[in-house]
Amino acid sequence: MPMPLQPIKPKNISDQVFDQIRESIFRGQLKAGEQILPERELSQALGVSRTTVRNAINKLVVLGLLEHKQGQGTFVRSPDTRQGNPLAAAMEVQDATINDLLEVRMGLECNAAALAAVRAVKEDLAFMDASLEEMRAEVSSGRLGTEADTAFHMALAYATKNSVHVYLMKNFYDFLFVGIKKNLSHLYENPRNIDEILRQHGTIIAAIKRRDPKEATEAMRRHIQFVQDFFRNRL
Amino acid sequence: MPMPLQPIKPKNISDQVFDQIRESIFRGQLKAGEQILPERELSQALGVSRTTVRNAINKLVVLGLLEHKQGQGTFVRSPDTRQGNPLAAAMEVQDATINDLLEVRMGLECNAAALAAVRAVKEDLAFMDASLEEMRAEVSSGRLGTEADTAFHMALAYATKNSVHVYLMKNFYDFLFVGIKKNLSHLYENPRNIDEILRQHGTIIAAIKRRDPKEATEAMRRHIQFVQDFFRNRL
DNA sequence: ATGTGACATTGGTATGACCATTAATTTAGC
DNA sequence: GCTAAATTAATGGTCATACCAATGTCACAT
Repeated sequence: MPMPLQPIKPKNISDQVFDQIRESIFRGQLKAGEQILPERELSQALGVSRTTVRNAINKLVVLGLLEHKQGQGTFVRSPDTRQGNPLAAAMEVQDATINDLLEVRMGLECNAAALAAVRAVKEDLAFMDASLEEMRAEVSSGRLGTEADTAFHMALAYATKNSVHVYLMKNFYDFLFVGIKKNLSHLYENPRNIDEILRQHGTIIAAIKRRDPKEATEAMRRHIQFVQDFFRNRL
Repeated sequence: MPMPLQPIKPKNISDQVFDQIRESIFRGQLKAGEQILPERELSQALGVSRTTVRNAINKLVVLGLLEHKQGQGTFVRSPDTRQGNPLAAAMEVQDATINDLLEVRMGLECNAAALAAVRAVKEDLAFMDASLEEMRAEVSSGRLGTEADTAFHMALAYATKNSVHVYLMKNFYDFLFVGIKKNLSHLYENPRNIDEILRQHGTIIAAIKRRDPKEATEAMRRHIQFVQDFFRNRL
């Protein structure tokens, strides 16, 4: 009789550290340009050797998420200086347009909003609220709110509690958002657009807090539709 | 007079090792599938520490040129497996369930169905019809219809005319049907399930032919819901 | 023949030390 | 006082060694 053996997930320690740091970046806890903890402190804080931490960091450096500066520290690369994402490369070949990306996001994120409305715990909601607040702050201080923007959408992804969805969003983060960024600046040129987007994010969060999947989906649909319309009128 | 100083970039030792190995690969001295020297031997041969060699190798692994296999060695990845599935890699380790996959498909494919209803040309419709017919044939000949099944969903993807969606689905199905084919066989065990699925595929195609995005979406939703319910009742 | 288990090989992790580079701080020189 | 050189502290880069973990091999017992 086949004893129902439990799996155990092996996974390298390095990769676990890798995931954790990457997640901090995606969640916006580590902002672009910011310096991360020194390797020695990180290793102590995580309870692993410096060797392991270095492996994880090196991986992130190769992927273009971090940047090493000997004698200074390790820093989070700002998205616009990122290059050489293997996925992004694959995209170029296929002449993907912004609208293509938005269409896919329409499917992925509307669905995600519904899932989040059912499963989000208060921690997830806190992350979403924080991203919203941060975006307001960034905007009122004159900067663009693109990073807080992505932080919001990533927070939503985590709230789905669906590892496949999170995985997808993590890996497509770069060209789902960054690819848009340069064009996004046009969207942010008009203060009215920013206000509208902030309002839309708020509406989505509200629906999720009310545990209303249908309205959450619809709010997300309107949000993405708004962005789509903007680009459509521009071209 | 500003002497045109020559750069001389001492460069990291790791990077020097990195360059050397990479060059060997490009020159063909290290052929695809071949095993490279063990780290310990390499470090001795190059006169550097194993740490440094590991850094270089890790970089090449991240870039997809090499592949680590603990207990065996490090191997040169063949070019055709190189740009391979970003999804499948980290998926194995993750605790992704079938339901996670289906939830994401719910978002992606319902959306795709709507797009296809608007954009599918008669060629796309022909492909879908063909997959349906092929699946019928396979089933009635006793074999499983998994390949024709994927063919249907991929035909739908192509019909969206969205290169991003196609790219996602390609990788998605690569992974999907490697990992859970055996579970799928349970679904196909019962002839009634097969008939139902054939019927559902037909309904989706019909809605697309009628250029009815709303009904196409709904038909797809019911289809995936059906599969979800099946697995839910099974566990 | 078969399969069980010790063994050798190889990548993964842990320590601890020291080197190299950079920025901040202090000190020497004028 | 001010500038420039020297010192120092912080941080990433490298080294050496030991041991852990996974994998395949092969002799040995059954």
